[in-house]
Amino acid sequence: MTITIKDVAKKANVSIATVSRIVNNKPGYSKETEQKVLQVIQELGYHPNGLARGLISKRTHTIGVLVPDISSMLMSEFISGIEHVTHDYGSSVIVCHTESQGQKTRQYLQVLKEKQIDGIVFTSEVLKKDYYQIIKDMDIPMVLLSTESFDFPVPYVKVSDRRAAYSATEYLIKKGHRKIGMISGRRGDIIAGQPRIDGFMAAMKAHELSVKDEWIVTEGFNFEDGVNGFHKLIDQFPEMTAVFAASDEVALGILSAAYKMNIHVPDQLSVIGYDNLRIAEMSTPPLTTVAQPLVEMGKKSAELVFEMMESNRSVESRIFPHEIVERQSVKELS
Amino acid sequence: MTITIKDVAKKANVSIATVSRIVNNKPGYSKETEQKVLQVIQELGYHPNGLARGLISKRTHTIGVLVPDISSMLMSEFISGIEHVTHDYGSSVIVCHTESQGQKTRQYLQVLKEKQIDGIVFTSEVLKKDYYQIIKDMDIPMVLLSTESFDFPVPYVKVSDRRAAYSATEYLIKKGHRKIGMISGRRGDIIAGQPRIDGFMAAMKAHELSVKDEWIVTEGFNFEDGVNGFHKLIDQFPEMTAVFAASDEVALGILSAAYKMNIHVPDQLSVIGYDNLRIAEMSTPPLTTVAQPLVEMGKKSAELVFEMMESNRSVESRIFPHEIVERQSVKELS
DNA sequence: TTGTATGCGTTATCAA
DNA sequence: TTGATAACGCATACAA
Repeated sequence: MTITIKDVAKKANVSIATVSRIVNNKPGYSKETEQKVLQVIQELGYHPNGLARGLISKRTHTIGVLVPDISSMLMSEFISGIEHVTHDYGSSVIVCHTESQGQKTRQYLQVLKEKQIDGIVFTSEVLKKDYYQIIKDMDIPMVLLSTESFDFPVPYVKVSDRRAAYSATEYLIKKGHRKIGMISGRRGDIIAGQPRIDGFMAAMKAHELSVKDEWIVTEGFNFEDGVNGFHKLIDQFPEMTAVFAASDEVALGILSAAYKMNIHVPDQLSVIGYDNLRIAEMSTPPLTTVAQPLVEMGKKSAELVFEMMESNRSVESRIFPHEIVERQSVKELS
Repeated sequence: MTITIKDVAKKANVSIATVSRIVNNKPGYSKETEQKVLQVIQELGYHPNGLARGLISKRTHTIGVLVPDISSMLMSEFISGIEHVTHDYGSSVIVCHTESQGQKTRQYLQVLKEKQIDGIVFTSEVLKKDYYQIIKDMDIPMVLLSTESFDFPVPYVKVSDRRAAYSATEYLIKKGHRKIGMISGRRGDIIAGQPRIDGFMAAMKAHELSVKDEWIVTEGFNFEDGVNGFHKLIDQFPEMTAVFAASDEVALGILSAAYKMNIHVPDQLSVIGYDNLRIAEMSTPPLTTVAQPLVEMGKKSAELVFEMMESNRSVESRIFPHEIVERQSVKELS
């Protein structure tokens, strides 16, 4: 027997309207009745039913987060930021792991729609037309995190992958490296693949270094990709002195493979990562990497959602600054 | 303008009752009307409102998961399993990070109650009396994951921490080690602290090895605890040849600290971890560890919740088997 | 300051 | 096979 507003009203000898006002701090009651009602609420342990509330108010105090099932470590930092501010706003988040599958994404989108969520943050993946359409039809604020759309007017929060990659590469160059390899995401990936390759190429070119095709190997972003990629790379580009890994996981894969091949990092090979995940400081040697302010970005994405909700207007995108975090996987060449 | 069941009914020239029946596959309509209604639903892009549904059906198809903010890597594996089966059951999960604070936990519990969730999995923390009371009052199924209650009759899913620790220690002993240190959680922690210490002690004793107080250092479960703990341990127990770390993160901390001190693992020091997180295979050297089937445990915990929901009865607790995963951080002593 | 009554979008109970 | 209509638990416009 769940206890409702009626029970409170009856026991306090007032109408449900009055109880409602008190619960919601709407004006229209005396100090005495407030006392009494609050008292009864306490006694009965009454808690309003969010469903009934949401049905009327059109607000469920819930936002949805869509994440592809890549790099749970990356995602958990984003989500941590999102949850933090969402909680501060008195809302909850429902996280949906799409496994990068269109079918599952659409399915989740429908679920979120039925749950009448108030807003959505869409993470790390290309916003396809039908995704966009579905969300647009839901008529709720949406923001992109660690991705952007060139086709639709949706605000986003990210770093500049191109410039971050440029910085990482330039860092290596300034440390005296000339023969630099890269293990990157696929060129077809216009979010985290091609832009980082572009940044790498641009930095090399800016310093009048030419890069051959064999210097770049395109795999995915996880650990295994790092070890596989390194095997390929070292094979076709044995004289390299440094590698730029497109993710920290990949960098760890390189570290691991190099260790097994008795290649000492950083003495014989320097490696720089990308992301600055928690594991970057846990590796041996600790990983030098270009940091994205992951938690901050997560926070901002949620803040923008709430800002849009409250203002009913769109909002500016944000490009966060990146920075090089120096640890011990890169050595200066003399 | 959100479109409702009424719109469908009107356009299809039937009553909302009929539409409802068709949407829910309840008997009571002809093939023709079904065709027509389905057609209209398609055209209008109608999706039922979950709030209204839940209000009447008492089912929101949402379950809550409470996790303390320790070891996001551990949690993300648990959650991954939970989400998987929850999705299979056509439900969603709301994850609440309690930061191990009673206040926040209670607060989240109220939120979940207002959202009328169908069930709850409570993770990795002691189920305090008031938590239990709140959840009990919600009258929904609950299961404990990676924790258990000695005070309340709540089904749980976990491994035997004591026996797993016993196995890890015994593994070290069988590899020829006699002087074995341990970095553990606090003794006050009756879930993951004391039991693992007990297992360690028991294994030593069973092999007629006595352990001195200085052989055990009690810290937390994360990376920093590992490095700090190792410094203490090596200081007060320099002749040790192996360490049992109460978590993989701690083990990585040890690896890291040892590397900096030029202590070679496993040649000069063997280390075994606990959990078998993804990072266990990413470290250098790859970490030998006692594995908990984390994802499976997460799955099972959710399955039990749904089983309880459907059967309206309680359910048996499950102790999952653990196993030693041999990698390269332990060396056999000759 | 307070209460009555209506509606939010469904499902379920009846009667037709 | 169908359709009215009463709930579900609450917020709110309007009356008092």
